Amino acid sequence: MKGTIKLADVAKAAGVSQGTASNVFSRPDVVREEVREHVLETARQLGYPGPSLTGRLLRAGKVNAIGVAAVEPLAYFFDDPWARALLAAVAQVCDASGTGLALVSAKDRQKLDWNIKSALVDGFILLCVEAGEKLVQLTRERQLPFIALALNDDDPSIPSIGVNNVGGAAAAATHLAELGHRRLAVLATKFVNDHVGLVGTGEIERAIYSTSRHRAIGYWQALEEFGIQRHDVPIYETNNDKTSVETCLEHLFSAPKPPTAILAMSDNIAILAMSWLATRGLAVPEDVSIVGFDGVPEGSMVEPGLTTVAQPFAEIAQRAVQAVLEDAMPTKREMIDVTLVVRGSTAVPKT
Amino acid sequence: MKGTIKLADVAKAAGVSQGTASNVFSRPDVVREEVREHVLETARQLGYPGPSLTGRLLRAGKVNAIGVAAVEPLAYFFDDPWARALLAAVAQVCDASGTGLALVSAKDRQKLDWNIKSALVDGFILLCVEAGEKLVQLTRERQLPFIALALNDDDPSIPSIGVNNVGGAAAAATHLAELGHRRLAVLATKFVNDHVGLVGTGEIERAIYSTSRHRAIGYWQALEEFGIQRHDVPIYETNNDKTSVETCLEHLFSAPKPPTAILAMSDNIAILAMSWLATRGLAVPEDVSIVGFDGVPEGSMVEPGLTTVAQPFAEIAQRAVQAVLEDAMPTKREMIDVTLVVRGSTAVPKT
DNA sequence: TTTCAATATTGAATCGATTCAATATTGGTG
DNA sequence: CACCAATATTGAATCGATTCAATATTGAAA
Repeated sequence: MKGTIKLADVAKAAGVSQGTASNVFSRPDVVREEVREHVLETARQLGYPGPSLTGRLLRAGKVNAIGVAAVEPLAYFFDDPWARALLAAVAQVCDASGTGLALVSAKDRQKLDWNIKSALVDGFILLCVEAGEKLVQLTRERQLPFIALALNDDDPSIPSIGVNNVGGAAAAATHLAELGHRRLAVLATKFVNDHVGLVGTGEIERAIYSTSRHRAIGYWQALEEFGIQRHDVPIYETNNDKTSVETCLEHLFSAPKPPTAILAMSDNIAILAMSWLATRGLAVPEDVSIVGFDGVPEGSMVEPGLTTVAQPFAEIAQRAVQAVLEDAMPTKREMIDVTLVVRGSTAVPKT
Repeated sequence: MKGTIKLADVAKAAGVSQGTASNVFSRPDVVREEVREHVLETARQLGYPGPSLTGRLLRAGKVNAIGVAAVEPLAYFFDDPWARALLAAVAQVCDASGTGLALVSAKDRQKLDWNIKSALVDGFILLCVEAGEKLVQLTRERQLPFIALALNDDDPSIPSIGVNNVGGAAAAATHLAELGHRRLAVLATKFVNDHVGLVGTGEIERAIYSTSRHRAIGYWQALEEFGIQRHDVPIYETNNDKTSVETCLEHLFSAPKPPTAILAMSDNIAILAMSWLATRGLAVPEDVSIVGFDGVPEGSMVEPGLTTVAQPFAEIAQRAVQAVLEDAMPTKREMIDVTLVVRGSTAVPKT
C-alpha cells in the first residue's frame, strides 16, 4: 500500500492537535467524549492501524516482553520436557502480567550472539543447561537485566535461581533406601562434554557441570547413611536422550547382578528408561524401582506414575519473571527447595 | 545505573560525528579502520551497549521477528503436541533465517486483543484451531501480514495454508478397510462447541469446524468404497483431552460389539486412546487397530508406533514463515498434501 | 458580570538511532 | 603543483509516537 497513516495524519484530519490524538489512544479518559469519538471515527475512516509500537516504545523505553534464551536449537524449547515445563510456567506468569514472550536461541555461537543482541526484550531468562557461561557473558554485554536458571557454575556474581540439587537427590535416594533397596544405579545427566557411559567417582567430584555433580553428591550422602558406599553405586553418564540412555541400560542390565532400583537425574531419562524396561519385560516397580528428577507433567502420565523430585516450576517462573521485570536481581544465588513426589514407580524390592 | 550512554555520547567522546559513529556499528566497512577502532575503543570505555534496538527499528521499521498467535493460554504452545510439532518446525525455519520468534496468545478476548496489538513483530502465523475468525479479525486490524493455519473456515479472502484433510482421512480409512476392518469407530476433534460424545451425521455435515468435518467426510468417502455406510460408523466428539477421550472410549467399549479399529482425528487422541486401551488390557494392534492424524513426534515414541496421517510440518512452517516475511500471502487458500505413515498400531483384525 | 477552579487541548521538545546530500580528505597523474 | 576521482566524514532531517508546561475553555459561585 501507500505511505501508511500515522498519528499526525489522523490528528490533522480530525482537526485536533497531535497531543490530543495521542491521548485518545493511550489515555482515553483524559479527552472529552465527543472529541474522542470524532478522532476514533476519523482514524477508522483513514484506516489508521493504531499507534505504531516502535514510535511508542522509543519513548517508553520498554518493550513489555522478556526473552528466554538457551544455547540450543530453537526447537529445544518444544522438545525437551524440562524446558517445556519451565516455559509453560513462565508463559503462565507472563500471561497474567501481560508480558510478551520471545524465544531466543541458537546452537551456533555467532548466531546466538546476534540473536541476543537483537532481541526486542526488557530482560532475559537464561536456560543454562549447557554452555551457561557463554550465555551469561553474551547477555551481560547487552546490559539488560537477566537471571540464570540451572546454572552450572557457582560464581556468586551471576544472578541466578537454582534448586536444592543435593537435598533433592538425597531425598530420592533416601526414599529408595528406606524401601529396602541396596543395589542401586544412577543414570546421570552430563558431567563433562563428550562422554557417555560409566563414570568414576573422582571424575564426578571434579565435574564441570555442577548440577549433575550436586545430584550425585546428594545420592551418595543419603546412601552412606544406609551403609551403601559410593563405589558400590555405578553411575552412568547419558546425553539425556534415548540412544545414550538405552546404551547405558544395556550395559547395566547385562551385568550379573542388575540393580533393583534406578536413580535418574532427569524425568526424561527416567521415562526413557521405563519404556526400555517395558520392552525388556522388566516390570516397574516390581522388578525395578525408578525415581526421576524434575517433576515434569509427563511423569504423571506414564504408567505407572513416576516417583520423582519435583521442582516448583511455578514458583521458579514467578520469581524469575519478576526479577527480570523489576530488575530486582537477587544479590546472590537464590536456592529453591524441591519436594519428593511418590507415585507408582517405586516399591519395596522383590524378595 | 544513571542515564545510559547513547550513540551521540560515544560520537562526542570519540570526536567524530554521530553519522560516523553510527556507521561504525551498522556498516563498519565504510569507515576507515583506525577511526573505527578508536570509536569502538571509546564505546567500550564508556560501556556503550551497542545501538539501541528501539532507535534502530524506529527508522528501519522492521523488527525481524514473527509472532505465532492462538486463542489459547500461552502454555498451549508447550502442552499440545500438534502445536509443539508445528512450532518446533517454525522455530527451525526462523533459526535458519535469523528471525526472532514471539509467542502471542490469551484465552481471554480482551487480553488477546491487547497482546496482538502490542506484539513487536513483522507479521503473524495464526493457529486457528479454535475461534479462528476472532483471531483473524483481530489480526487484520493490526494491518500486518499474516497467514492462518488449520483454519476452520473456507473464506477465500483469508490467506491460509491448510492440509488435505479429506484426502488424508480417506487414506487412513482405506488403510484400515484394506486390512479387513469392518467395525470402525471415530474419535473426533470438535464439530461444535460444548459437546462431547456420540454425534449424528447430520450435525457433522453442518459442523462449523471444517477441519473435523472434512476429516469425517474423508473417512466416510473411503469407507463407502468398501460398502461401509456412514451410519454404521459411530463418531464420538472429544475435547482432544484425556477426560473426554476416556469418557467416549468407556461408552464405545461397553457396547455389545466394540470396534476392531479406531480412526482418531488427532495423534493426541490416538495416544490417549492407546494408553486407555492398555489399562483395559486391550492389545494394540491385536485387539484394536488405531490410526491417528497429524504425525507428531510422540507418535513414533509410543509402543507400538502409531500409524498416522502425517502433515509435512517442515514444509508448512517453511511456507508460512516465508509468506509472512515476504508479505507474499497466497492469493487463495493453499492446500498441502499429507501422507499415510504406517507403523505398528494397525494390523489385520483378529478373525 | 467577574472570578476562580477544574478540566481540555495545544504544540514544541524528546526518545536514539539511520540516512543521504554535501563537504573534506586522500592519493595518483599529467 | 594543480587537478581529478575515489573515498571518508559530517550534520541536519527523519522515523512515529509521548509528554508536559502552557494555554484555552467550561461551569459554578460570588
